[in-house]
Amino acid sequence: MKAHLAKTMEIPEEEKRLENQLCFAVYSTAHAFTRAYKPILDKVGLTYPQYLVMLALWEKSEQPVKAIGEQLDLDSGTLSPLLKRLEQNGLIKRTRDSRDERQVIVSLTEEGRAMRNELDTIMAAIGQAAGCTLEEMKTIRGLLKGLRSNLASAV
Amino acid sequence: MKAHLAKTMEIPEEEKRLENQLCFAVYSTAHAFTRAYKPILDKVGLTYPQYLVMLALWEKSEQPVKAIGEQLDLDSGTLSPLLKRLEQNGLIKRTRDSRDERQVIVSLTEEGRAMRNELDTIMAAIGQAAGCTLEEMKTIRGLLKGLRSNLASAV
DNA sequence: CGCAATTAAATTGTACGCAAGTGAATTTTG
DNA sequence: CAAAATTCACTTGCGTACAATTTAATTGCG
Repeated sequence: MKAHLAKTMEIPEEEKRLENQLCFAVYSTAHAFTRAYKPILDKVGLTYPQYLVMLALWEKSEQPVKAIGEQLDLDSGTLSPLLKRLEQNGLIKRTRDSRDERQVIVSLTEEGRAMRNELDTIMAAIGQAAGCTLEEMKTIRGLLKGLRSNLASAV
Repeated sequence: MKAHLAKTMEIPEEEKRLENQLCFAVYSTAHAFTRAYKPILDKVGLTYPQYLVMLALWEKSEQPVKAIGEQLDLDSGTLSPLLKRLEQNGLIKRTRDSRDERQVIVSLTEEGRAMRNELDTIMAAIGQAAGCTLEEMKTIRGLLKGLRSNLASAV
């Protein structure tokens, strides 16, 4: 009922402005995060998406490409070249699963595992940059998770 | 004082998980938005970043590249090729400013102006997909704006 | 069992993002 | 006023994103 009303209701001009779009708030904040991470991650030689892959691997050090893709919501078209770069940099290795030769198992090298020692420093730095309380973080995270799941199920 | 404490405090393992990162919530929601927009924007032949540029131009139909960049927080390295594509598609035109030949003024063509008629449909569709109330939208938008400004000033 | 459908990863092509560098125009400064 | 510094847009090169296709392996079904 409410949805139907909303659908046929006039959208106020003010809501149509770029700055007032929720999508743009998310889009531009994502870029702001990437830029804030850049100087921090440069020191360890990672890009931001590569850092996300490392986070996944630090949780579980051996995973097929598909599992990583599901956690990051990225397909092999994005991950294949990214993982190739991580491998060239000596942080991971890739081996075909002998049980199922279609799958490639990604695993941490010693160097990749060791890099986790930098995690506290990275998180502290980005926490400073974000400059909001743990409570605020949790609030935003929760709201975004709901939003993301709505958007995903709509497609 | 509180900041100092936070800096030296142990970070709980749970907070180090990919799924619990605020940055990842923002990152993955941004992708979810792009995917939700895709089928809608395909119908009018725009990509999502191109749509953002059109939003800026529907507010003010003649702007230098730099002004667009400031609103979207994008540099000319990103905008130049994007604007070239919008021009090829007949939605905008580009002319050197005669007062300052360094500047390129971007302006809407009739076709570009006319496309604004689709805006209500687009916004209604994405509103449905986001599936949250206007109140929720405003809340998230506000929180993200604060976060974005923190991140930007930290760099 | 045997072939069709499915699955996993990689590849190709297009479009961002962004750093770094180029070249032309304008401002600032000595 | 002229040289130096700055500004603006463009270009180049690298790294994502993602659709669509390809190849190889596995599963399912008749």
